[in-house]
Amino acid sequence: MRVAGVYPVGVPYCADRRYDYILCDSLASVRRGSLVTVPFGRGNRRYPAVVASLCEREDTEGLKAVLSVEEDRFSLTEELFSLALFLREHTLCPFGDAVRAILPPALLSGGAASHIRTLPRYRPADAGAIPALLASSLRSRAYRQVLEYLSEHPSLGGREAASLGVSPAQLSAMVKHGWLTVEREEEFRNPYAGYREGVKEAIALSRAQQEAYAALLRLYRRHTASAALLFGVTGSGKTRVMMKLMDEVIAAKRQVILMVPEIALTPQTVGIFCRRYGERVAVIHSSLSDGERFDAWRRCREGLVDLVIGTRSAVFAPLPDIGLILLDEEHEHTYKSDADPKYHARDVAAHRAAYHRALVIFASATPSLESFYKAEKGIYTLVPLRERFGGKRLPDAEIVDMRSELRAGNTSPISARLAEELSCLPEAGEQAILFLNRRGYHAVLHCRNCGHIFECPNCSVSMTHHSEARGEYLLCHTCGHREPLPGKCPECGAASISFLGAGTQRAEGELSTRFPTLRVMRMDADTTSTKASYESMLEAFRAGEADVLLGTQMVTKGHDFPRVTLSGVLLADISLHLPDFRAAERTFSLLTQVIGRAGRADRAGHAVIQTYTPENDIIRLACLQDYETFYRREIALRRELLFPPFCDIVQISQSGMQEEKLRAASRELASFLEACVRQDCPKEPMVIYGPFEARIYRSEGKYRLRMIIKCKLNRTTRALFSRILREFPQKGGAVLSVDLNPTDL
DNA sequence: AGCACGCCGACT
DNA sequence: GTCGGCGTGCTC
Repeated sequence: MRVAGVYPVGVPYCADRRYDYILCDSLASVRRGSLVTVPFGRGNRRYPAVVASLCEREDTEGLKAVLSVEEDRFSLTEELFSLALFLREHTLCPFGDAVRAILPPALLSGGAASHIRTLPRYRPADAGAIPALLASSLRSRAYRQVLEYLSEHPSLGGREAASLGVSPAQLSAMVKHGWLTVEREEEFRNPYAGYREGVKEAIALSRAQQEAYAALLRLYRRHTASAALLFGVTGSGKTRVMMKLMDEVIAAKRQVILMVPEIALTPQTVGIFCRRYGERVAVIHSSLSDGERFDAWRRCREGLVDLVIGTRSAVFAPLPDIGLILLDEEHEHTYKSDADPKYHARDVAAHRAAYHRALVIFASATPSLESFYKAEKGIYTLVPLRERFGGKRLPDAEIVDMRSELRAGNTSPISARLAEELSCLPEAGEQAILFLNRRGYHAVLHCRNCGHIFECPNCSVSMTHHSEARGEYLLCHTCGHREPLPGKCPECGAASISFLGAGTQRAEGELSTRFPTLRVMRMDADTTSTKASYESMLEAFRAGEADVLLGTQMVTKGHDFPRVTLSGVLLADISLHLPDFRAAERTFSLLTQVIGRAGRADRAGHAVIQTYTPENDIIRLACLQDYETFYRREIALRRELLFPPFCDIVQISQSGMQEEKLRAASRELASFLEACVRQDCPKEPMVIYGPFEARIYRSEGKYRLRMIIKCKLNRTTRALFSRILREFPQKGGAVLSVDLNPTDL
């Protein structure tokens, strides 16, 4: 008897192992990676499953049988099968969840056949008979047209018929007459098919760009797995360099994956690539329908695609021979999945590139510390691109001290300096972008007199204000350190402690009262509920329908607005003091981007950065656009306080409806973890914090507690956390989850 | 995750 | 006496 060992899709981690099933002779073409359906569990519910092994066996007592197999063209390739194993190992998810990330959802719901769209195609039943039919006195104009078309073409599709003005009913009538035969052919749904492939213009590079290109091309031509960090300042023309390299790879009949943080933010970029590479582009992102996503996947799998452009899930595109993977804006946190499996596209890209002996390029003006560190160590090849293209100057950035604004009696979020700049915009016919980090309502405490921020003594992370029945206190969300709410500032002694932050709505109100003639457009999560509203707002702003674009992170990304000469940050401190060890890195990158937004065309740009801590180095260095100095300071701090890249961070969180039960379960978890560490890896360096309240302790009626572990992830430590997940009893309504290297704490 | 088995409270 | 609550444990 043939027996298949399979992983069912949809089982929890504790039940995630291979299950053996009998494989009937009628199910012939089964191999490792095949997608099958099996009865599973007491109720024999039908589960999709992936075949992991095949063998011959006599004793099949008690085994159930595989119900059905998908066609081989829908199976996981060898590479994608091993990628699923990699994901399971590195994110501690069930194999089935890894498969869910890799395959399009359509393949796992209801079978491939039910998601394939077909169109009819008509052929003459007897091509030789067409002249005779036409000669006979056919009354219908439609019939004549179809026959005339078919005397010049071998077949007629549904689309062509429609453009001839022939209805499906008329065509089926012709089939009934025995003049035509019909068969159905598969069709690909592609919302990006409308782009016409233009003339491929040669890409002219500046000298600096040419040097970067040559360095990358050398790496590519080695034909070994290699990784490069393309470190290019804002406006240095990274895209042109990448495009020229893509041309090279595609000409060699290999494929390219280009990842961007968010497709909605880059419609122009998508347009540029679709026009350049035409039919052989697939665009993959989360707002595709299941059908469109499935069809993009099939086109990749069938070798009809040279370039995949998309968000993080595009990293799984089933291309046969990848030559190049690009992660644009590699520092962006959207590359880390927030749903299970919590993979990082950066890791998956590196793994796939290694398999294909391809080049992976991480590109950014403000690389993640992890990546720049790897570049420093020589693990990535550093390819700098320091010149702005066309010799454009970076905007001047000016820091405004909001403390002196307060002392001068200005309590509004707009400083006198910024007000002055804003007031001369309209007559010059220029525009401004104002950025305000919406996460400002996080309750960070500061001293309004001297700007002192209350930080944790252990973590150099700002502490968060908590208020509950037992009273008010400050809590560190990284190590759990707790202290009472201060009455006065420990630095200057003033009793002027207050919360930091104001939202976009308040700023909008302020602007319209102070500048009644200024047209302000507010763009944040509340005003851009749909993708269309987002794009139409940007379009309207570009067309000059507003003078000021005020908003959250989304105003800082990507776009070229030729008339924007002023960019402003209303409060740089907010993101700086988020209770997260990456706060400085985020702020630096955010400020750099905002400053880079102004004056990209032929006009000089100007940036105004408002802050309560003007002496802060992060803000100062961002204004100077000096990443490398920022990096050296920050990396020293990380080394000293032991944060990534000098260790890995593991977050174990528990959530549940009943607070007391959850707290009891968390105590049990802590001692279980301790016991496992003693037993399995007593010699691994490891620091365990918590359990303590998560940043959002209570949401949707659920409480959340967590532990943070600093250690080095390797086979041993991953096995430890895998054991915790499998063996810790999840009773009493406490649900456990483990996140390896979370992007925010 | 689903599903069944099992062991205690309010009903005919 | 039994219907049904959801705690516990298994899934080839």
